[in-house]
Amino acid sequence: MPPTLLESSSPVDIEMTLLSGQTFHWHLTGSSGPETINDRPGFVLLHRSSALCLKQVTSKLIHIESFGNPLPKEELRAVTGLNLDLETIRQITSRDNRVKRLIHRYAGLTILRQDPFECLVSFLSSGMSNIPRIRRNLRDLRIELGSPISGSPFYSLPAARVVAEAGESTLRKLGFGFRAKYIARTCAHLVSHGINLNHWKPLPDHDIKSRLLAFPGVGHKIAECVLLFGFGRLTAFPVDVWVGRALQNLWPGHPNRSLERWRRWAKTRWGHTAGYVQQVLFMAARSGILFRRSEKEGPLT
DNA sequence: TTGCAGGGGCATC
DNA sequence: GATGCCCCTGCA
Repeated sequence: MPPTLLESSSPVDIEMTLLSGQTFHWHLTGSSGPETINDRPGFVLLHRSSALCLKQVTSKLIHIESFGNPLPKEELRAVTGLNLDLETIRQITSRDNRVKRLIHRYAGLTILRQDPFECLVSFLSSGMSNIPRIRRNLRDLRIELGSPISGSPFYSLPAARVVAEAGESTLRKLGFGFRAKYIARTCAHLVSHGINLNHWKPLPDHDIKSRLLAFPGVGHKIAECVLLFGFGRLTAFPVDVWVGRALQNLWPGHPNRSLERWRRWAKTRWGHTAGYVQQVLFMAARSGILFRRSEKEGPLT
């Protein structure tokens, strides 16, 4: 498929977005890879049976070369997060004074649209783990059970049936640890019930969420992640320990004591832009800019 | 070697 | 809802 240029209506930052922890299916293109443009590194984003080589040309222009299964332009725009009206989202979220400077700081961040099943498997792998390890686990899973993506050295993620047949022991050998059981059982559940998550797309948020919560290993945090990154519901607001720390830091002394309370509070406060705020808070917390040394590392005794 | 924390889930009350 | 327990790995 010939390379194509995609234009965003507002500035985006592909590198910031890919590294923001919403997807684990990316690779930095090495020295043997495509040339970089404007000294910006190139990235490969894996999506279903496609490998997308992304290069930032200008703040609003992305160069894409696809390998494997060609995607229609509109799907490419969604997968790369270029279809969101970021201008409006930033305008609305900036009305909140406490997050305004963070929205500004991470201008360029967008939300990618992932395949719901791939998203579910990804976040089932993420519990009590870290980004390098999650990426390694998923890469190993693709190589072990997935299919080669033609014209590229990459592999697609295996289908639920393949994962279910391989079973928990295979996933354990691949290093998924205690998450192996959850992934294997959830895939087996999908197969035995003949569930195709893509068919859920027309359903309302709460309906999708309650169905996700029925899967073994899926709690509120993972369900909200899949709603946000797999179904594109910006009403979703996954709260992990980092987002929890960010909220506690921005609203010191607030009576919300559990992550569960913060989640409900945030969904009410930010409504249809909650998911975007969440991603900004996550980045801010991870970067450390919200915390003084003493808060992040404990008292210096 | 041991202890513990790391982007959670689940059962129980 | 809040509290323990469970799962596994990497690292100090």
